[in-house]
Amino acid sequence: MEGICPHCESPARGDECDQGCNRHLEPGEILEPTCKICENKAEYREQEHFFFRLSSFRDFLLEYLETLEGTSNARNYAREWVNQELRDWCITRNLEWGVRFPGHDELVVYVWVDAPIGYISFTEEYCNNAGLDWKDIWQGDSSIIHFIGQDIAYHHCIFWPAMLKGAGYSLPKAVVASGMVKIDDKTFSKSRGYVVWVNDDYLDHGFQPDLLRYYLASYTSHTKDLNFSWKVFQEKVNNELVGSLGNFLYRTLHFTHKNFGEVPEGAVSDKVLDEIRSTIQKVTVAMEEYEFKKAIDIIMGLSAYGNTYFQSKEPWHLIKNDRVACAGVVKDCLQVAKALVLLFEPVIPTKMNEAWGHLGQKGDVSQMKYDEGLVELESKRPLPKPAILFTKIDDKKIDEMEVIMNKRIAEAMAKEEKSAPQVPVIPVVTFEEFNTMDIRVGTVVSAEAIKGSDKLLKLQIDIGEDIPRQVVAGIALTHVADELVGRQIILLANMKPAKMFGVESRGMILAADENGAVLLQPESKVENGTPIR
RNA sequence: AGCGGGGUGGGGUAGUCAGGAAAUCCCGACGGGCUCAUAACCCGUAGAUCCAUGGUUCGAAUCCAUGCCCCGCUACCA
Repeated sequence: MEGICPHCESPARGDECDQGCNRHLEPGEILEPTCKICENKAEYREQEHFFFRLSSFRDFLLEYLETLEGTSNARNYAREWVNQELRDWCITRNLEWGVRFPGHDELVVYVWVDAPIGYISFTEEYCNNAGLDWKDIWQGDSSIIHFIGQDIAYHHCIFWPAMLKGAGYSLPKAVVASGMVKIDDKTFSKSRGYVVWVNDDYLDHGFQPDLLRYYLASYTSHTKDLNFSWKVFQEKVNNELVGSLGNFLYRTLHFTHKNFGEVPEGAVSDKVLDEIRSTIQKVTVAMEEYEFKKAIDIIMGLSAYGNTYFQSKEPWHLIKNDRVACAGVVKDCLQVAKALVLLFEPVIPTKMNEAWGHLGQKGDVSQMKYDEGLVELESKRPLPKPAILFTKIDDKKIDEMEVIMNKRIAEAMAKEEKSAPQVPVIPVVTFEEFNTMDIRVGTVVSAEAIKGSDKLLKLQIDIGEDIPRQVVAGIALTHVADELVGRQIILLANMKPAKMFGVESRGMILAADENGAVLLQPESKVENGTPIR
């Protein structure tokens, strides 16, 4: 639907004045609404709909939001919504597709009614397979935590808790709302090609899932936008996962396997255990605050600690003349490695499960608690030959991925141009840009036809300079040379000089272009050279 | 326009709620070291008007006010 903005009279569409004042328009506010497709006028029709009595949940919501955990952006936003006005919520739509509204085949349920109920459905599905009871989660004492984009905060902080409350279900404990995902700093958009498909663009190209998990979890705090670019992806993987974490795990395990073949004897030093303990504490706090980026930074700090420890203790020297001291260093490093594997398991589970095996450990890491990182590795436990966990992504691979993306963007652009109505886009100019044009009033001193040309006249124009300007103008079809002499005109004086029919022209006369030229002139006579603004 | 979130070295990013000496970390640049490890790792150097202006304070990236810019939402797009 298109129409006119009631605030600034610019063309507006739908519910937003997108070309003018940018204001949001309520239904009915837009003037002269017409259908964009058939161009008929929009009209009001009467229909039966169903509403959820949201207004009666006001007190409940205000109280509930005070206790809701998660990010403050979601909570603050929802609180203001409820504070301002809580209207009853229309929960039916006249659409072909959707979940039919009971007893009314012509209506479907609004998607934000049935979509979150899907959370319950898939919990039930999961529980059925896992031998659990979904009611323990949705009707019992549980911790329900929603991870959402900030664009749907009000659905999850207002509508959904009200529905659950009304139905007597358990309420979400926390809502963690993150910024938007961007691709190459552009708004994520399937139609514009700014999209990375997990199957087609990632898994099918041989990228391992843990790498993307790491990128998403470690990029930034929840409240900021998360940008994805292949270049940054490569940098993060190569520097952080390969260079720091992977390298520490591998150099430690490889060195141990080569020189000892098993977990060496001796106790882990207190200093190292303290470092691990303090890391676990800090990570636990960060995780409880849902601050994944912070948690990962702390874990990576332990990895850096491990690398520095290995470097400064120089076990490759010790092995030659002090095997016992070397064993101590190795044991310390192995313990750090164990802690790293446990701490990183939630973020990069596949790789950490592999590493768990490299440490000679049995069982499922995901079932272990963080504190297992303080349990010293059992001496004499044989260690298998370790394998490299993460490999570098080379430039060529990244170039390939960028080509794929750029191609998709170009195709989307071409498609857009084809389908979009051909409205010429007139760029906006700044005052400074306008000021670059030297437009002045001048008087025609002389005018004559140019030999061999039907359209051109050669004019001499006085714009207050010592010598009149020579200008060639394409106005011969509408103007007789002699009648122009003495008339005032408007001249763009700093037009780039050009030659037409061998005659130099140093300016352009301004005219309205209506089936020929209609010359502009001042309202009243002014001095030659007067600038136009 | 209203409401919410954000603006920190060349790029990215932490710190802001609970003000405190020289502002974190990663990349990039420069110099050095090491050789167990995937040209990796370690040490060091340079680089920041912490969006702007004003205020509070012994002290402000941090608190307050105003302004500018970016993002999200505004109940019938999901």
